[in-house]
This record gives sequence, C-alpha cells and structure tokens, in this order.
Amino acid sequence: MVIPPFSELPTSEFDLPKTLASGQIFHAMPMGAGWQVLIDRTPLYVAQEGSRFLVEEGKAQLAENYFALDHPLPDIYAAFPSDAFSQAALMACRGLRVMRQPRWECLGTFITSPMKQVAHIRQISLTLRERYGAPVDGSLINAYPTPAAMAGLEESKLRDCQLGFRAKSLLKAARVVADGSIDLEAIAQLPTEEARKALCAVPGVGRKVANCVLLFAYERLDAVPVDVWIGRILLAMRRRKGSNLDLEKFSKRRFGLYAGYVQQYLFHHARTTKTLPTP
DNA sequence: GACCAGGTGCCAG
DNA sequence: CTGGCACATGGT
Repeated sequence: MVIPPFSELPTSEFDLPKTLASGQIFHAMPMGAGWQVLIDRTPLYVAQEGSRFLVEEGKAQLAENYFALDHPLPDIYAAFPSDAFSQAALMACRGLRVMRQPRWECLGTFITSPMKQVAHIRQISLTLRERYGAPVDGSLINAYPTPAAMAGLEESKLRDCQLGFRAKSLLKAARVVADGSIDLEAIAQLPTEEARKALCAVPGVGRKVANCVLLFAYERLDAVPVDVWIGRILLAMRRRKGSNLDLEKFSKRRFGLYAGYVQQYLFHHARTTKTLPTP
C-alpha cells in the first residue's frame, strides 16, 4: 500500500471522519492515517489531523467539490432549531458535510439500503464493486459497477452479493438506466418535485430512497429522507401521530431550506448515541 | 431466538 | 387515503 504525496487544504467547519461515518457513502477504505475514496474512476487519498485537512496532491479541487467544502455551514448552523436535541446534534456533529456523490452510485447503493443497517449496506457495496466493478489503477477498491455492467447479470448473481429481495430492484434499476429510459443527468435539470417523481419511477425507489438521492446526489439540501430513525425523532418533536409524509412536511416547515442538512445531523447523532428527543 | 435495520410494492377496505 | 403483509439477511 503506497500512500500518495499530499498537502494541506485549508478548511473551516469540516470533520472528515464524521462525514465519512454518517451513512452517505459506503466505500471509504482506511489507508495509513486516513482514507481512500473513489470518485467515479478517480482515487483520492484524504486524512485529517486536528484541524489540518490533508489531500492527495493535485486533487484539491476534486476534494473540495466531493466534500462540498463550499456549503455555507455557518448559515446552516444559524438556521438550526433551538430545541435541546437539535442543538446537541449540532454540537456532536459539527463539521459534518453533505457530500456530492456520483448519481448512479448513490441511487444504486440506496436501492440496496431498505431494512439494512449502515454496516451491511457497506458490505453489499464493497462486494458489488469487487465482483462487477472496473479495477482502477492505484485504488484499493474497484469502481461502482456501471448500469451496463449490472444490466447484463442474472438476478441470482446479485442475490449472491447478499442483496436479498433488493436484487430484483437493483437489476431492474440498472436496466432502465442502461437502456436510457431513465436519464439521471437530465433529472438534475428538473425542479425537485418533478425530479422526485422521476426517481420514484425507478424500480425499488420510493419516497425515502428518492429523498436520499436528491439530498446526496442532486444537491437538494431541503430533501428529508424519513427512515425509522428520523421518523422516531420527528414524532417525538411533533408530539402527535402522522405518516412519514406528514413528518417530512413538518420537518421542512420547521427546518427550512437546509432541512436535509439538519436531518443528517439528527440522524447521525441519534444513530451513534442511540438517544431520542425527550418531550 | 426474538427483535431490528437509512422501505417498497401491492392489495384490501 | 390508510393499514397490513411479504420480502432476505446479518448483527445484537
């Protein structure tokens, strides 16, 4: 294992380990004192020592974009709700950033996410890369398999990657993307409501997964995926019953333009501490 | 050996 | 619109 030369990239309000552990991307590999990540077919070595963000030489711009170092965290923090739990999440997760992911990788991995723990989504993702992704020079891991690479597989091959009942969805999704009936780039031009509708037309994608993809791959920072964790949190904050859609609307009213950011902090804090808001 | 995990699709009322 | 159920797998 060869750690490439790196240099410091000035940052403020950035916590690399928390960002990588927060259930956005699932492939980062520990390497030396840092991690290697793969952005499409470009490997990137990153590390953090104290407040020093170390980035592989010549890839500063790539890292800035991938980790969204341009997001205005001070503005986002100013918009955080003032209740105790939200403030505790903010303190605990300060520096966590909502990254900009490649679209198909994000869509594919979240199609494999229903009823799975974060650690297992990672295992599935790594197995798919190992078996069906293209090798990349200088990278510990392969690229995420292209839609075309998956589209030609038998469903049983995907089931063999521990996908369970999600294999059928992922295969169908790969096929509609590969044959062009869904255009992931064109979706980026749509307003959020229409983009969500287009994503929900992909097999295996419901409102929750669509919102994850909108937030993590389409920069819709107000998109709020309501999973079991966020559902419990929002129920406790709202203090009355409601559907996931009700809770999503509630969070957008309460959290505003950066509701997806707030949601990500609440999610990571609740999941890592196993605590919920107290009434 | 229950119980739960970043849900979705389908069907009945 | 809402509620109920099947769907696979691994960790606690």
